[in-house]
Amino acid sequence: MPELPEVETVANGVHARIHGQTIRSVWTSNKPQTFKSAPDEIIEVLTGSRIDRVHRVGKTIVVDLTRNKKSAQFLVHLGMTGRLLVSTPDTPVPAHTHAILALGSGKELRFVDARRFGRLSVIASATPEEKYAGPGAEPLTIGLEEFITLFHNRKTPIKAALLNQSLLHGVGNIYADESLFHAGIRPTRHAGRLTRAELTRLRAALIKVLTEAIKLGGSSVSDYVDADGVAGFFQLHHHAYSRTGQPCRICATPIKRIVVGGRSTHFCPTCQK
DNA sequence: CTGACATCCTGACGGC
DNA sequence: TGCCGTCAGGATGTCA
Repeated sequence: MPELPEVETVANGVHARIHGQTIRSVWTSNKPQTFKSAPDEIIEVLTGSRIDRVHRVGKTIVVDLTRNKKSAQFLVHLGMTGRLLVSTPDTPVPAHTHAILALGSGKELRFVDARRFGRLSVIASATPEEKYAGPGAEPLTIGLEEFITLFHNRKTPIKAALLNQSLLHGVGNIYADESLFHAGIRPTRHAGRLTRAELTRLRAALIKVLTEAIKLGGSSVSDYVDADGVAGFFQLHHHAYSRTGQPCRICATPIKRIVVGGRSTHFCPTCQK
């Protein structure tokens, strides 16, 4: 399941392969829920545009475009199972392909998404004010004071607050569990009751975990792969996520699984207070 | 406004 | 072997 490190890995990989190219033509599937903008508008905005840069904002892949000398953006959210692949036209089109962009180089950019939680949209006129900024703050660059303020007076469990994209965007279930483990904080603690020292540890742990995961190409849980279809390796470094019943890597206490905010949540009952 | 919870969707997996 | 039920989860919508 793609979160910030996986989305960043995909965006960087796709950027390296297709930036500078022009989109010759676009095909879309007939599954309406995949398209947050109307398919006709997506086709209109993309066709003939030049791809300047592919990057990440939160969990969204942002493709910066130049169209008739004006800026536009193509937004790709991978959901759970979405993939953005650079392929040659003779590569068989996988099942559940929802968009194909034919590029000037002869290659294709394909969006494939079995479970259809992913979303595609465009910003037709991306003036500096209208450029996609995401719903929340960037976990990798947020300052300590702003981070602490985010959780002030929140009654929700800290795990649920970390998953709330309008506070911090980019953190999902894996990195919420991992950062809480490294900060030694129970996922069920009320966000607003965490001490300044705990929030300081949490921010540091979050940045450390995300940075390390980006270095290793993300976590391959379920079926995540990068732009080349290659898996990441960070799952080998997980301390809590998906380790139910296995011994804590620090104290050997079995990792416990509970449900918080409707999401499976993993923690060490000894290390996390 | 805030928080809790159901919903979407399909593939993987376990049990019988 | 094969069928069926259950589970996973990000964002969104609904409801209290």
